[in-house]
Order: sequence, then C-alpha cells, then structure tokens
Amino acid sequence: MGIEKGRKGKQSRKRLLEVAANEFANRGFHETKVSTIVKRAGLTQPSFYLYFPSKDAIYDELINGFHANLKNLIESFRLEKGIEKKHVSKRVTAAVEAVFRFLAEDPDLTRIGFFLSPEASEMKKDLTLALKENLKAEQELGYFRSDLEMETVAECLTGMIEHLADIYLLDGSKDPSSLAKQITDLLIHGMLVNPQHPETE
Amino acid sequence: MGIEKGRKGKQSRKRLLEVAANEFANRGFHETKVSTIVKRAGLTQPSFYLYFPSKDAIYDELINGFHANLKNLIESFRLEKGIEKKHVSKRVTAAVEAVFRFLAEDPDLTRIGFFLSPEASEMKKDLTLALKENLKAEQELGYFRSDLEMETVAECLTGMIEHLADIYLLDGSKDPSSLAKQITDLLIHGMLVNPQHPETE
Amino acid sequence: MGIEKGRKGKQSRKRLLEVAANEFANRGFHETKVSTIVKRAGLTQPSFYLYFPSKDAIYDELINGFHANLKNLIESFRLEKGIEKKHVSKRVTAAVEAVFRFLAEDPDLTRIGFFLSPEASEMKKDLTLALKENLKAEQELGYFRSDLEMETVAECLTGMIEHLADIYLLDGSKDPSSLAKQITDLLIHGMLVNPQHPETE
Amino acid sequence: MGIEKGRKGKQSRKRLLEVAANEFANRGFHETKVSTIVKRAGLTQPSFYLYFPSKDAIYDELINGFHANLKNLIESFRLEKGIEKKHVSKRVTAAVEAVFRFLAEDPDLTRIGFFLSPEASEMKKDLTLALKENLKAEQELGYFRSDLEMETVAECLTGMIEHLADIYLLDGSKDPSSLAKQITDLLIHGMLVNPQHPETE
DNA sequence: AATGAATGAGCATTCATTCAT
DNA sequence: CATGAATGAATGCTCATTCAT
Repeated sequence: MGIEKGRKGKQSRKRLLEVAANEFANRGFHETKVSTIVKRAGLTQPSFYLYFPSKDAIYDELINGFHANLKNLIESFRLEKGIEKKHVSKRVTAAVEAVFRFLAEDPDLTRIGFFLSPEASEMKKDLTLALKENLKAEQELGYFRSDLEMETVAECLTGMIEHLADIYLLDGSKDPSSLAKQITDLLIHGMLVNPQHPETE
Repeated sequence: MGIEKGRKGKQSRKRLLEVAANEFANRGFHETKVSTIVKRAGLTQPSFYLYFPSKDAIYDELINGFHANLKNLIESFRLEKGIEKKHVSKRVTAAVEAVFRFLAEDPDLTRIGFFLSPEASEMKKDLTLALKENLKAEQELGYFRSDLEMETVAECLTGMIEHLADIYLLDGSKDPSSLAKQITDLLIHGMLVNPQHPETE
Repeated sequence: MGIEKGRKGKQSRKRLLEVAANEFANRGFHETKVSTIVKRAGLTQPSFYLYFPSKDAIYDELINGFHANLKNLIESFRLEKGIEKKHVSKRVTAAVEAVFRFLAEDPDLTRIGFFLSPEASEMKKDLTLALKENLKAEQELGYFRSDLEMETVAECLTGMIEHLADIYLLDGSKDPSSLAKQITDLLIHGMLVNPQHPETE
Repeated sequence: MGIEKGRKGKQSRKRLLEVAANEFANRGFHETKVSTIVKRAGLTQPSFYLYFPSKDAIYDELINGFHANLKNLIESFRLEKGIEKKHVSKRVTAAVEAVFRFLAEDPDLTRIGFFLSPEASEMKKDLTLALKENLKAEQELGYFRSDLEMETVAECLTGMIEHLADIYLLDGSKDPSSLAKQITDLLIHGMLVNPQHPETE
C-alpha cells in the first residue's frame, strides 16, 4: 500500500526477501546485517527501506508467510478425516510425510520459522495440536492403545519430526518419504520384537 | 600473592556466572548485555573483566561446563553395560530418566547448551551416539527388532528428549521420571493396541 | 553503483585526513581521539568509519603516503648521479635542500612520519642510505677525505637534518635553502679557520 | 614526606622506578600500563600508589632526575673554561664524549628524557646552549671561522649527538669515545680533502 | 608493607535508519 | 527506482585510581 511496484521493484523486493531468508537462516536475526542483505541483493541501504519499513519487518514477513503456510497444511489434515478406509499406519505416514515435505520446501524459511525464531514454539504447538487431534480420533476409534496420553505422544512425534528435519531433511541427506516411514513404523509398532508386524509394505 | 581469589571474589564470580546463564538463556547471546549482567550481579562493568576476559569467555565457560557434565553422563551409560539382568525396558527408562534429570538440573544452562548455542548440535550428536550404542547392544542381544536402523531410532529418541525437555521439563511442569516412563513405553511398545503389554512395572 | 565516492564524500575524506594529521602531529597517536578528529571535521563518529575502517587505518594511510613520497625523493637522488659537472658542494647542498623542502611541505605529516611514528627510524634509515651512497660516490671520485667512514658521516647528516628540521624548519623560522647551505658548508669545510675557503658561491 | 620507608619499602620503590623506566622507554608513556609495571615489579596496584601519587608522578620523577643530571653535566662544561691549554679539537672531543658517556649511562632514562618526553626539546635546548657558548668562546679566540653562526653549529652538533646516540650508542654498538672522535673530526675539519689535517691523535 | 576487590570515566567501533538528491 | 552521505544510540572493553583490610 502506497508504493506502486513495477516489474523491477517487485524483483528487488523478492531478491531482498530471498537473501534475507538465507542470511537469517545461516546467521540468526542479530548477526544478520541490513548492510549485508542489501549488498548481496545488489542494492544500497536506503533501497531496503523502500520495500520494508525495518529489519524486523522483513523478518516478520518471512515468519508470517511460513506460519500461514504451516497453518494451511494443518488445516488440510482436518479435511482428510472423512476418508476412513485407509489403514491407520498409512494415514499417519501420509501426514508426517506431508509435514516433512512442507519443511523441506524452503529450508531457509524452515530454519528461521521452525528453529530460530521466538515464534517457533508457537508453530510447533500448532502442529502438535493438529497431530494430537488426529491421533486422538484414531485412538477413540480403537486403533491405538487407550492408556496413551495422546498429548504427550503428539509432542513426541513433533520432537522426532523437528530433530530429524534438523539432522537429515534440511541438508537433503534424507527424503520426506523415507523419513516419514521410519518414524511412523517406530511410533506405531515400537521397538520390541513383535509377531504381529506384517505391514512392511 | 598474585591472582588468588578470596571468598568475596569467588562469590562475585559465581554470581556473575549465574546471572549470565540466566540472561543468555532468556535473551540469547547477542541480546545479553554485559551491562545487564553486571547490574543484576550488583557490580559495575570493569568488575566483570576482573573475572572474565570477555563476554565470549563467560559464555564459553558456561557452555564448556555443560558439555563436560554431559560427557560425564554419557560416559556413565557405557559403564552400565555389564549389568545385564534388568529388563530392557527398565534399562532404557533409566537412561532416559538420567538424561532428563541432568537436563533439569540447571535449566538455564540447558537452554544455552542444548538449545541456543552453536555447539548444541554437537552435544546432541554426542548424546545420540551414546544412546545408539546402547540400543544397538540390546538389539544384538535380540531384544529389539532387527530391521530397525538404530541410528535413526536414537535420533528419534534424542528428538523426543529434546522436545519434551523444552516443553515440559525446563519449566518444571513434568518430572524426569514420568517423562522417561512415557517416552520409553511409547518407543518400546508402540502405539498399536497390543495384547502382550503386561509390564506396567 | 557501489562504493564510488562523489564530490562531497571525497571532501569529507580529505578533511578527515587533514584534521587527523594535525591531531596526530600535535598530540600523538593515543592522545588523538576519533571524536576530536570528527568534531573538527564537522562530522559525527560513524561518518569516520564510512571512510576509514579504524583509527589505525587513517594513521597508516598518512604514514604510508609520507613514506612513499620520501622514497620517491630518495629515488630522485640516484637519477642525478650522471650529472658530474657541478661542484660537489653544490650537489650536496641541492640534495639536502631537496630533503628540507620535502620535509617542509607538510609539517604535520613530517612530524608524524619522521618524528613520532614507529616507522620513523626506518624512514631515516632509508634516507641515510641514500645520502651515504651519494657521498661515497663522491668520495671515490676523490672529492672527500678517504679516511672518513661515510656511513657515520651520512648518519651525522641525517641527524643534523632531523634536528634542524625539528627546530627551525617545521615552525617556518628558517627556510630550506638557507638551512641547506649552512649545513653543507659546515659539513664540507669544517669549523677550522681555513685559507682554502673561497666558495662563498 | 609522610611515608617513612624502611629497607623493603626503598627496594620496592627502586624496583618500580627501574621497571617503569624500562617500560616507558620501550613502549612510551601511554602504552605503559601501571598494571604492567606493578606486575613486573612483583607488587600489586595499590602498592604502586604507596610510593607514587600517580602514573604521571613516577614519569616526572624519572624525567626530572635525568634533567637534573644533564644540567650538572652542562654545568661542568663551564667550569672547564679555565683550562685553556689543550688543543681545541681535544677540548671539543672531550665535551662531546662526556655527553655521550652521560647518555649511555642509563639508556632507558635517556630514551625517555632525550627522545620520548615532551620535555626532550627543552633538554636539547639546554645542551645546545651550553655547546654554543663553549664554541663561541673558542670562535672568539680565533680558533674557528668567524663566518659561522655558532647557534646553528651547536644545533648541528646536538642533532648529530642525538641521532648517533639513537642509532649507535643506546644499543651499545658503538662507544662514547669513538663516536665523539668521529663527530668532532668531521665537524672541525670537514669532509674536503685537506692538507692541514695532522691531528689524527 | 601490602593486597583483594571494586569503580568512574572514557574510547573505538557498530548498526539500523534517514535525508537530500 | 535508486544512491551518496550522514547520524543517534548503543556496546564491549580498558585503565588509572581507590577503599577496606
């Protein structure tokens, strides 16, 4: 609002956002200098303020974008609820994989929004809540042990997702699908040697 | 004669360390100002440099202390290996509980060393390795499914520990023992409804 | 685009250099405060760092400029060697006068580079070496006593130049030409009453 | 006045003076830290202030001592005036040698008092004046050319003394006697090849 | 005769941000 | 759409000096 952006302006703005995301991801908020962002984007400092009112503002824009997308993803979980035919395991795997896929989409943004920002815990809380509700539904349908506190289970799942994303996903050393399978298998069947364990898909 | 610290000096030094830990934990390294540390410790700026050569130095001292203690804990896992009688479940629970207990000991230090510092991932790597080796040993003894990649399992465990510590432990809302039990139960038996599930200790 | 300096920037930079030279000359490096330089130049502190990365940097720039010019001067001595017709006395006088003229050019810079800086002795060494070589050449041509250690003679000449510059030249109370004549006359003919002393030019 | 000094106190005081002289000589006034002096002297900071009211005070004491001794030396030149028999050359040589001998006595002190301190030029002025008066007396007796401005000649001599002391004397690479001879010979007989040059002593 | 502990005052440097063009 | 030039406000750190013992 206010500044009409032509083609070039939009491009500059986008470049600033990309560079900023990368800097924030690699160096953190306070170690990221406006001067550096601007230099890498091939602009000068005043130009930065042509597009963003402050350093906080560009940071917030990145975070908010990430948060909004995450919320969309979470929303999509609810919609799936109707489809009740699939085997539980596959449904959980699909959800976890969707999360990994989302996190892998823009590693810089994920680093900021999910790991570095103060809002990260809120985002994880949102994710956990969605996971919890899904798991609880399936628990109530009798698929999962009734003695489990689903809140904690969901937190555990979030913890695994978070950590594996950090270690394996963001650097591209493992892919969303295989990570999701491993996590889900472990979480659902446990570690014990177990006769009823047929679904090696 | 020389730089021997008397009673009062030691107290000041300790106070500085405590306050610094708290500030670093709550605000992060860069947002923590020496002026604030010193004010909260009831001293003036130059006194800070009487005890620590720089802001980095006090930070390092805190981190290194934490790291050393963590390594001790990890070392203690290895020693336990001989005692083979206990039920696996109990042994894993004990280890996880020990980790939680350690992390709960000094929340500020844990926040810094395990969550905020650049060395955090190294520490987690150390922890994961120790967990992996223990789990692997038990897997080889036939207690755990042989198709599990123990490296990933250990990473999952670390992820859970990390996240639950963040959410429940550091603010004191859950205790090491109950957290350890829940995690271990979940990890070992899985979520599925399961007839062979008698070990409610 | 980039760090190209416009007219105004170059002026500010030059003003800073001039003021800095004056401050360094009058107060020495450590007693010279960036705040003072900047104030006298009509700027604020951050602007200083727009043009120079540090206080050391501006000092070095001044010193190095002086040193480079001095080396040029010295180089010019070598070139003169061919012209062998002039009377020795005139040639020596000319060289000494050139040095005085150079030192008088920018008294502040001379104070710093020739008297105050740690590099001062290196500069004097350079000068002495050049003087020595010239004098030696003339000695070998039979113009000067063969029993004189020309190294020491050159050091003596440097000492005189240095001291007279300090006392008479930098405050403008004597001019290069007359100083050069006096020095050379003294050095060449000595103090003794001496019948063969006709060259009053 | 005030502090009665016993044996130990006097020793500490002396040690402080020695170390301080050395530090001032090597590092200059502002780069010399009270903390360093005190450390090298095996004492603590408050002890320093037991013996000297300030850093300036110890510096002044060193300078003043040097200045007083220099004045004594200069005074001794006057006394010599009576002895009129010696050959001029020898008399000048003796004076110059005495100066060198004095400067070589305590190199640290000389560095400070003659080269680094703001009072250095005053000291050189004193020295120059004394030299000038002696030379003038001899000039009036007809020993030296009457067309020489003795003030400038004296300044030249001071310049040589100063520079040669800096280069050769303070590091011990040449001794007072030989330096004095070279200087005097040069100054008295000049550089020109010269038949009447018998006094090679 | 000496020390452990502490401080007031100051300085170089950095950074996000703005003004004029 | 963009830049050259400039700044207000902080911050880490140092040093000579002092107090209490």
